[in-house]
Amino acid sequence: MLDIKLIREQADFVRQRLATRGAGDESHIDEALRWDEQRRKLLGEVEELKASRNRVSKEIGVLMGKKEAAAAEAKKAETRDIGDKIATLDKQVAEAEASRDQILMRLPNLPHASVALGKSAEDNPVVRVHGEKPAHPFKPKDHVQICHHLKLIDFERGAKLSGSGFLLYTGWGARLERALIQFLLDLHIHEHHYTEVSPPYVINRECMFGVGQFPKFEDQAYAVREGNDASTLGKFYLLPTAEAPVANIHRDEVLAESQLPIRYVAYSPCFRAEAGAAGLGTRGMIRVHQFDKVELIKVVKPDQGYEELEKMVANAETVLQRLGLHYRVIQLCTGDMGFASAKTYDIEVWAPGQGSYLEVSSCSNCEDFQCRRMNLKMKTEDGDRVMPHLLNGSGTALARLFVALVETHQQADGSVLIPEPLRPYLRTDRIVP
RNA sequence: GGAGAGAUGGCUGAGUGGUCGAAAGCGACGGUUUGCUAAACCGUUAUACGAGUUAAAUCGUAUCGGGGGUUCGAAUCCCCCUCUCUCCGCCA
Repeated sequence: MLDIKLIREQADFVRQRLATRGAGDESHIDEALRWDEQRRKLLGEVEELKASRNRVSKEIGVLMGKKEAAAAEAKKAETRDIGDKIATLDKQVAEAEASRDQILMRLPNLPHASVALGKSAEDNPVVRVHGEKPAHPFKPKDHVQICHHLKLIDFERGAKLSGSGFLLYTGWGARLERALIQFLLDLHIHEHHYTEVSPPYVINRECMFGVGQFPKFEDQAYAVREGNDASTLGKFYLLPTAEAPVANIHRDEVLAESQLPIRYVAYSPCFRAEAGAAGLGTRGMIRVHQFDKVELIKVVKPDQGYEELEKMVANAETVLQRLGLHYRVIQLCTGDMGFASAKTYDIEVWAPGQGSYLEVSSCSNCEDFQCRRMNLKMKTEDGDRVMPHLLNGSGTALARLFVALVETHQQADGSVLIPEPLRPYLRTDRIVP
């Protein structure tokens, strides 16, 4: 959520920054300001009334103490109808505030000044490229073929157990997935100094609001119901990313400056309804309803947000480097960034069988946008309360990493060579039919 | 699922209708004392919103788990919800 004070004081600046996203959000600023002004006007009125009521009530208390009942009754009559006026105004204040906040909740974050201007993914600048596309001395198969051949994933039975877009990992496939999770966690824990957390996978609405998933993207979530109790629908959701619970760990808290930076790493499956993407449009495991991910979250002092973002991207890149994969880092332009983000880097790994790059990580600094939504603050050494920066990044998503891995390291004989760092976890250097 | 207990400031804990935003203790911070440390003593010690100011000061309102109600007035009375704890049942 944007700071209403910033909007009040620098409306033009906010409008201009929002406009760079190209979604027309800046058009809602005036309405938000109108409700805000309305709220403050009514608030002034009602507070004045409350002050007078408090004054008289105190006088009544004094009179009662002096046993002057008649005088007290007279005072009571005097204030009796103030209560009704207060109730009416209170309601109007609440309505104005709700109207204002409803708009604010749907406004995306302001892009950071360093973000490239652009309309769509085509305008995203490539920041750097690591390695080169592997030159297979044969026509590389795509991961669906490889998975069939090596019996890594049973797509048909996965769909039978759940539905289209759900996977059944089998044999070496299941083991490879688990090995990757373990490898990623160990890397970030031991080499990058993140603290591991394992969050609930069923989370409440507040988490979804806090990170900005709700109210705008409510249709993308899997809602959970308790048994047959329809009234529980809307309380709990399957997490779309571990960012939702983990970023909310310190919701409604005031952190001491000395506690920062906080770095969390969490493995979790991620559930995405992908409503509107009928049939998901993609073959295999590139776009699915459930996938595994290792997520990185940081809470840092505001002046360290961008420095920490660069480090986070580097942490995610290390994953791909260790696994011997070719990738590129792109920066999302203003028109392509996510709702809560002020600056985002995507990491795209090369998948030879697809002949394209796949997004396996998205690292963002959301600045104080989410902190304001979830009321997360920090107390500086001087005793001031300020909003920290909240960062999230994939470190990395698993399904697509799996794709890139088997497609990159496939051999002419149909086997898949396992990169060195994974071998201890997998207890083999090669997956053969 | 059944029965019961509880939720007050950074912490412990008093407060059952009226100067209570809230005693006391602890902690923290500032000061006095001291060669230093400790102790002792004095003082300060919540947040949000709004008004105000260049910035402060200052003023107002709200906040005692959350929401609603009764009342001139609610931490205190009533209702609903959430969470925590104890016991029983069930269960990975």
